[in-house]
Amino acid sequence: MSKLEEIIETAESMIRERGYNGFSFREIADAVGVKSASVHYHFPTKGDLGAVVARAYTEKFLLALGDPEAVTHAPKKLIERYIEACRYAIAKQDKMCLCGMLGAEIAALPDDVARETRIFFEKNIEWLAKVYMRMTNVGAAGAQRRAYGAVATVEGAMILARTLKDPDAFDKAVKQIATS
Amino acid sequence: MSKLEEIIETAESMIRERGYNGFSFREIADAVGVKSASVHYHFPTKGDLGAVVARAYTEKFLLALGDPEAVTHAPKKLIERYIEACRYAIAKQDKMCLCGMLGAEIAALPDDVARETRIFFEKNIEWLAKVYMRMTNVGAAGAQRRAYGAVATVEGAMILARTLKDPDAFDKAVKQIATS
DNA sequence: GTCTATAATTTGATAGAC
DNA sequence: GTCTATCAAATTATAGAC
Repeated sequence: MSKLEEIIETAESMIRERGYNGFSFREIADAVGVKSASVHYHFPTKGDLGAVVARAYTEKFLLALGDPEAVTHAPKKLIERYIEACRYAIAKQDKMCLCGMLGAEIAALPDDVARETRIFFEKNIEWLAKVYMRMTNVGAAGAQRRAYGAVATVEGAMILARTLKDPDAFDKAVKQIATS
Repeated sequence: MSKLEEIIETAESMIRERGYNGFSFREIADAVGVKSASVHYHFPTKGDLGAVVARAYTEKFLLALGDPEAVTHAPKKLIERYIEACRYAIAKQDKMCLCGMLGAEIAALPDDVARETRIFFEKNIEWLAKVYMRMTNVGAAGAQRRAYGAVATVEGAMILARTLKDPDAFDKAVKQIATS
């Protein structure tokens, strides 16, 4: 893996652990085994790094979700897949969703990082709404409300699980969206 | 209002806006009209300030919720009251729940601040579980799951609304817990 | 692409006068 | 209880050598 890739991966990990204002270029550099000036070579400003990390995370996340309208997968299975992606982040990594963390800090972020964070949630809601459209008879507005509810519950459930130091809290919190 | 009270109030506002790592003693001092050394007189360390702010917020929040078992209030009304408290924070103040913000940053917090944050959620869940016990026939475990779900959804809904710059996103996200 | 060196600013925190 | 003055450390960022 190139130093560039290592920097992006390390930055993602640190933001998910302690937030955008909770890491520094020096920490990234130390973890990767370079000097902070080398990190600045790849990313002139902290905002540049944050924006690239957020965009890469969004792409990776959506790719893992797959096509919300794939006829080969039952909608209920897709919702479970969505939840499972976040359960893994909490139970195995004990880390927040990158954009859940950035979303909480949204008012403290450079514009380009905030923009990428917003795109993540827009695409998540779009994906979930398409799935809910296939499994409910509540219409487009109802499917969208469910999508908003699912994203919110999952992000909040991650906060709960980490704060209470209890991965089971995540499962309890998402139980409703998993079974409805 | 005393300078001490102003410091606590300003700190709460700044944490809810930009997070624990998003404010400094100097900013607090400037906003209140004193010097940073005076803030340190009241709160030797940043953690001391954060812990007091979190504890005061929890007390204030629970006081506003009232008795979850008061026979004079229908359980459904109490859930609405819970949601309304957070809707106000988002729609009128455009700020996160203090402990939702701190919960996201939990791994970056001093121990005493993290402890107060945890207590907030424990008490929220306890309050909600008592209310759900009155309105459902799902038993204690079911009521607790609903409590976890409600807290998570509300906190996540605040992140969504701020990130999307759309207060209506909050209402869409909490629709399910408001009507179930 | 990575390094050394450094600038300019901010941060959390303390000492001591009033 | 608030002030001035100050500290040591950390932060984002840049210049220029290799």
